[in-house]
Order: sequence, then C-alpha cells, then structure tokens
Amino acid sequence: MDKPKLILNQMLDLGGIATKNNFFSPEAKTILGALVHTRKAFNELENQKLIKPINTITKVRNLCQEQFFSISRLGSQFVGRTKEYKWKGATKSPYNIMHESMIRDIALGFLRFYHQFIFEIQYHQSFTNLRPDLFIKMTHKSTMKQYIFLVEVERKKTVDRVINEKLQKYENVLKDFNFKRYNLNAPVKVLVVYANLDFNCFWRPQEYFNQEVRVEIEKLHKQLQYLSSLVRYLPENRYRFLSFYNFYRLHEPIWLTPSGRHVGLLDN
DNA sequence: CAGATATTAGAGGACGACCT
DNA sequence: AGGTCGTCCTCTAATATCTG
Repeated sequence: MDKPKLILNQMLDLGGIATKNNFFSPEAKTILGALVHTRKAFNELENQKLIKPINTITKVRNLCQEQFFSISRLGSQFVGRTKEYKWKGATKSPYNIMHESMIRDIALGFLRFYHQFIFEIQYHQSFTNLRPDLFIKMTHKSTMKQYIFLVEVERKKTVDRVINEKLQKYENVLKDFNFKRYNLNAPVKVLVVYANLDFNCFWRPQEYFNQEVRVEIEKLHKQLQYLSSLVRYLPENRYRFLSFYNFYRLHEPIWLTPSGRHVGLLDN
C-alpha cells in the first residue's frame, strides 16, 4: 500500500483524526528525518482534499505536534471505507491536545506492530461506569484468536492516589463483571500507560538522547517502579503497566505485571 | 535577529524485471 | 542462480521561512 493510502486507512482506524507527529517514521535517525516524509504526505493529502486541518480555538505553537487533521468524506471514499466516516464536518479543536495525541500514539503503535491482526478500535466505549480512553479488540487473521485491551492513558502529577483510585474503580467493576453481556468474549487486559506532567508527550524516540529528555525518562521510569510497588494486590493476569516514553516499542516484552514481571502484550 | 520549524535537493538503499 | 539496470522510496543535509 502506498504511503498516502496507508495514512488514510490508519487515520480512519485512529478514529478519523491525527497529527503529523503521530505518524513519525520510527526508523529515522533524526527528528527532522522522522517528520519530513510525513509532512510531504500530509501536504499532498491536504492538497487533494482527502484530509483537512481541524480548526483550533487557540493558536497552536508547533503545527506538526498540535495541529490535528481529520480525514474528509472524499478521503474515506478514496480508500473505500465511506461507512466508517464519522467526522461529520465537526471542526472543533480537541479539548485536550496532549491527551488526544498520546492516545493516538498508542493506538498507532498497535496498528504498526501487529499486522497479522484485524483491529476494532473504539474511543468512547463504555462498560457500566468504566470509560477507557481506548478500547482495542484484535483478531488474528489466521488463527482467529482474539485479544481485548482497555487502555488508560494517564497523565498525572503523581502515580499514587489518583491511579490507585482509578484502578480500584476498575477492579471493583471487573472483579464480578459479566464479560459476556458486553460481548467481551476474549481475554480482557487493562493497560495503564503513565506519564507525568513534566514529560513532553510530543517527544519522539529520535530526541531521547537529549540530556533534558533523558532526565525526564529517568523520572518516569522511577515513578513506574513506585507505581508497580502499589499495585501488587491486583490480579496478575488482568493489568499491565507501561511508561509512556516506551510507546514506540509496545510490542516488546516491556509491560510490567502487578507482581513486577516484564511481559509482552500477548503473553500471560 | 536568533532560534525554531518547514521545504527542497539529492544520496543511497530496497526491490523487482530482465538478461546471461 | 547471479548480475545489472531502473524505479521507487525514505533519509540526511542544506537551505528557506516563520515567529517572537
């Protein structure tokens, strides 16, 4: 699939909106290289009216990072997925750019690393009083094996109380949850992706060598260790934790379990 | 005017068609 | 099979433009 079509398809999978920064090239050596081709592709798509910028209420500083684009009706026709086009001309800026951007980073990570799966991704799915940021159901193309992930992207000052309460809420609901009633007929895992307020979630891996960034990564790493020490009472097979800076390699065995093991997403 | 961000030109790699 | 050529694609480096 050529690059513009791939971007359109993935953008639809991401709920119809994304930034250029979300679509950076992981293999590039520098941040400039990581974005140059994406810029070109986005500009072409915009010229052909296949995507359009979303008007923002306040002026954005860095266009690549903060300017969201939405796929157009024409764009969804172009890839033959008209039915999935939901962004009915709404041009309001996403309320929380950073959070929206992080969620797309995680979702796109799934799409990029698990080619052998068919995805169903929902952004506003709710189960009783649980509203995960991201609902991901993936089905293996040949074995038909299914996995379900409820993803919480948490950007909070400290890990302890807020996360603890949030997870407590999850566990209260899930401990005697009727999974079948909500069509959750596959193993369900809750993924918690944590960042603090100091970590600039627009940073790409190509910038991680900067001293400034390394300091923040180290802080995040320590905080996740601390978080890990607080969640040991949770069921081992239901929860997985990750620091946000690892978003670009979420297919590796880097997810922490409540007992502190490192596992891959599809492992138990 | 300086620093940040965007565009452009061209190097170089990947891949496939075709020939020997 | 192995070699070569051509095309396409993505990256880096240089240059241009924007912004405060």
